[in-house]
Order: sequence, then C-alpha cells, then structure tokens
Amino acid sequence: MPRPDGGIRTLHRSGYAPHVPAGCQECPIRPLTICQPLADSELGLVSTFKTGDVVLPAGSMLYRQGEPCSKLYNLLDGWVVVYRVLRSGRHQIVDFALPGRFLGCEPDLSAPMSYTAECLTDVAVCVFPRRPFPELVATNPGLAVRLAWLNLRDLMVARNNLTNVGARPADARIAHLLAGLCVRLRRRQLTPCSRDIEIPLTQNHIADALGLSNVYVSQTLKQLREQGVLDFKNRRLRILDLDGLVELAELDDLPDL
Amino acid sequence: MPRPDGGIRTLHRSGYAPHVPAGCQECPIRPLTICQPLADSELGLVSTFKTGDVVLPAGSMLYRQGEPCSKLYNLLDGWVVVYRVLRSGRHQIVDFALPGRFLGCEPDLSAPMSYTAECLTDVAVCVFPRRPFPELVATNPGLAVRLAWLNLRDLMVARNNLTNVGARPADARIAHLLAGLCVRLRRRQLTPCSRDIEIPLTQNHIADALGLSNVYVSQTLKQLREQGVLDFKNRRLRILDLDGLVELAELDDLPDL
DNA sequence: CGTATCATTGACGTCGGTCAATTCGTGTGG
DNA sequence: CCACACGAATTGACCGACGTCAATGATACG
Repeated sequence: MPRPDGGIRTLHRSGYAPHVPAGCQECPIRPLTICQPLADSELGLVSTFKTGDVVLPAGSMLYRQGEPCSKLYNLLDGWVVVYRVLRSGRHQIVDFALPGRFLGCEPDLSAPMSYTAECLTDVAVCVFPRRPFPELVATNPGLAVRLAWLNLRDLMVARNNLTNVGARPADARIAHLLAGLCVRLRRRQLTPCSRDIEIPLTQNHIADALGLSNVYVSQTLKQLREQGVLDFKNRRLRILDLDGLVELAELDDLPDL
Repeated sequence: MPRPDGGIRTLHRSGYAPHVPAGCQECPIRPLTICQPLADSELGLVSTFKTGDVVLPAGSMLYRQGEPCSKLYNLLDGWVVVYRVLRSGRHQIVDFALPGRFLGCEPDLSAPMSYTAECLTDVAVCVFPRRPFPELVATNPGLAVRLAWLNLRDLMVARNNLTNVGARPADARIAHLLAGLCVRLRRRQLTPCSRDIEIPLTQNHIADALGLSNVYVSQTLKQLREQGVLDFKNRRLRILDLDGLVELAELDDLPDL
C-alpha cells in the first residue's frame, strides 16, 4: 500500500545523531567520497564551491523522481535509499547508499530526476550546487577520474543487483542482499565488532529491492532463520552460518565497496 | 541447457560484413565513443596508443568471466552481449551493447573479469591495451570526463533493466526491452526507415536478460502478437501499435542513448 | 539434404503473490 | 505509567503467473 505522498514506508528512528564534520579538512570519510583525490591545498576550492553541510531527518527526500533538483550530495553519514515508482504503484529500489556515495548525479544534469532519494535514517550530507558542477569537474582532472571510477563501481553494484533479482530464487536473493550490505559495512569499518549488525531496513524495503512481496520476504526470512543461516529481526542481522551463507548467496562476486 | 563451453547459444549469421574504418579520422561513430572529446589533432595520440581495429565473427568472446583480460574495446559495429553465469547454470544478461559502447572497463583493471562479453553478430572493435589505459585517462582530462559520463549512462541503463526485471510482469518486461532497443537503434540512426527492425536476438537471449524462461517468452510474444502490440519473429521486430506499446512498457524513462 | 539450433505447444507443477486477520513492537500523549 | 495508535511482522487460505519437461515443427547453415 503506497503512502499518499508516494514515499516508501520508512523508519523514523530518533536517537541517532549523524556526524557532521567541522570542515573538509576534518571530513572523516573523505577517502571514500568524490573528494578523495583532492590534496589538502585544493580543499579550499571545494570548500568555497560547496553549499554546506546539512543534517536531515529520516524520511526526508534529497530529491524526487520527476522533479528538478538544484543540488548534488555527498553522503557523509546515515543510509539513503534510491528508488523509482511505477504507474502500477510498485516501487523498485535501485540502491542502498552508504556514507561516501555521491548522490543525484544523472547524465542530464538539468533534466528532472529519474529516481527518488529518501533518507532511511537521520542523515548528514555535504551539498554541492548542481549547475556549476560540470565546470568544477572539467577544471579538475582528478575529480573527473574519481567520478568515472565511482560511476563504474555503482554500475557494478547495479549489475550485481540485476543478476540477483533476475537469476536467483527468493532465499538466495535475500541472503545475497544482506550479505552484500554486510560486506560494504565492513569495508567502511562502520560496524562495531559485535555479532549483531545494524541494518535499518524493513522487510518492505527488502521486498521492494528484490522484486518480492513483503509477505514472502517474511516467510523466507523465517525459513533462513530455522535453517540456521541468518537471523534478521528488528533491523538487526546476525549471521548464524557464514559458510552456508556464502554458499547460498554465491558471494564470489561482491562489488568493490 | 547451457552449452559445454559455458556460452550463450548465439546466432552465427554470416553475410554481415562489419565496417572497419581506415583510421581514427574516418571513424564514422567517433561522436558516440569514448573518443568523442578528442580534437582531430589529438587523434594521433590515441592512434599510436591503440592496438588496432579487428573484425570478429559472431560467437567469439571479447573476454570471459573469471579470466584476466589484456584489452579494452570500442565497439564500432555489430552487437555484443554481456552476461554472467551463476553456479546454478543460469545466465543473466546485463547489457546488450551497440556501436559506441566502451567494453571491458571494470573498477579493478588488473582483476579477472566479472562478466563475459560475446559477439552476437560479426563485430568490428577498436582495441586498446589495458595496462596503460589509466595513464592515458589521467593525462587526458577530456577522456576522463567522457568516461565518467559513459559510465553514468551505462549505470542508468542497468538500473532501468533492474526496474524492469524487478517490478514488471512478463509482457511489460518484454515490451520494454524491445522498445528500448528500438529507441537506442533510432538514436544512432542504425535502422533503415523500414517498418521492420532487425534485432539479432534469440528468445533465449530475451529470457536470459529478463529472468524468464524461454518457453514463457515464446508464449508471451505470441500473446503480444495476437493483441496487436508487436510482432517479433525471426529476429525482426514490427511494432503494430505504438501507443499501446508505450502504454504497456511505460516508456517515460528511457535511457539517454 | 542432414543436422543443430530455435520456436512452439500442451500437460503439469511450484514459487511466490494477494487478501485478510492477528500479533508484535515502538513511539506518543494523557 | 499506562493506553493508545500505527506501522511492521506473522500466519493461513487461496490463487495465478511463470517454470519445467517433453515432444513436435520450423529455420538455417554446412
């Protein structure tokens, strides 16, 4: 049942305070972002170029499908989900964005957006103005190379998801998605060393990402739990049998980050 | 039934002579390729850099999943299909590449390939050596920007396919795929003005791209024909009812090229 | 003209969807 | 602190879209 405003049902968790850096020098995740190639001396350029850092509450939209957008975003903290809504009312999630993702960049920067980006948690973003962005990239070769690489990585992620949705049964699909998120969190060292991994998704999100119904996701998660593979409950994932999970999800092909 | 060599069943059409240009100056589709930003004066650089132009017969592989690859390819003429094979034996096609596509570029250029690229028709490609490529891009900002844009466009295509496979029923999926290929052909002016559009795909290819079985693709194509929407037979597509097709396939969201 | 691939058809089975009722969990307000 | 509300998760009954298997026809290429 789609919400009246067309959004995805989201968790409006409070109590999570996203971290916003004092300045680009202090940006803790700069190596993950598009700013990675910039030397400290070049940061001033970007600092004057960018609009500023902002904290947004869970449920807010960075941009909406079909509407123009005047900004670009560096995701600094929190989770963002990117999806499209079809006329049938179905939602297709195309990306779960973690810190470091560059959001809002589409081939035609002046066209209306093709997707909606919605905050899954409270979020911190670094905001760029959209129109002068091509100029910034054109005059800064390092940024262009970095952008090419980021886009290529996102492409691999998307093709990976396509393969998952198009060619695997429901249990493997779910296992693959959750395991992939795990790996991405690990690579960023965003997970504490505990056995429980916090993943702020509802079963509806999983369903919308994988082309399944929420009911069947529930049933399949139960089955995975009873089989002793993994346990996802209350936005907490516990891996019960790593080998079994790797086998089921066919994890040889994980995206780069 | 997967072939013994792991490939997709392909059409080995003869009688189609791919066009290979006399040199970069004469390259008829340069505006579509990664070379687009290069001025005539810069072409010499690339000419000395590249390995050469090659013609390959239908069925040959540009590179194979899991194996290293020493080249990168500009597709000049013909169709190439990019896919992954899962342990289950299922194939997932992630891209139908048309002339202009830059093939073989993955985030880690020295790692084994994640996908297989196989020629659907006889093909002409312009070959680059793989190892020095980052250097070429780093020293040529125009190329970096172009590469970023190409990757971004491919990303939109992949997300589009993901949405198609994850959120649409079989008839709309097939309609969307075929209509999308039509549009891409049109944009390149690769189609003669006839009513029949040549699309060198098997029903098996359609099935492997869309996560359907070949049998159901056959049944659904028949149904689309009887409903007077489109007629795809013997690798020839005829659109019977354009409005109905646009409605069914929800063609508001076509990728840029 | 023979053989392999591709396409079609029918019978049958199942994975996963839909609907609806109930329960659970969490945040809110009296 | 409890009651309430609302979304999230679960469960069961039922059903339909799509897959599998197998046999037959149509095409194309050597």
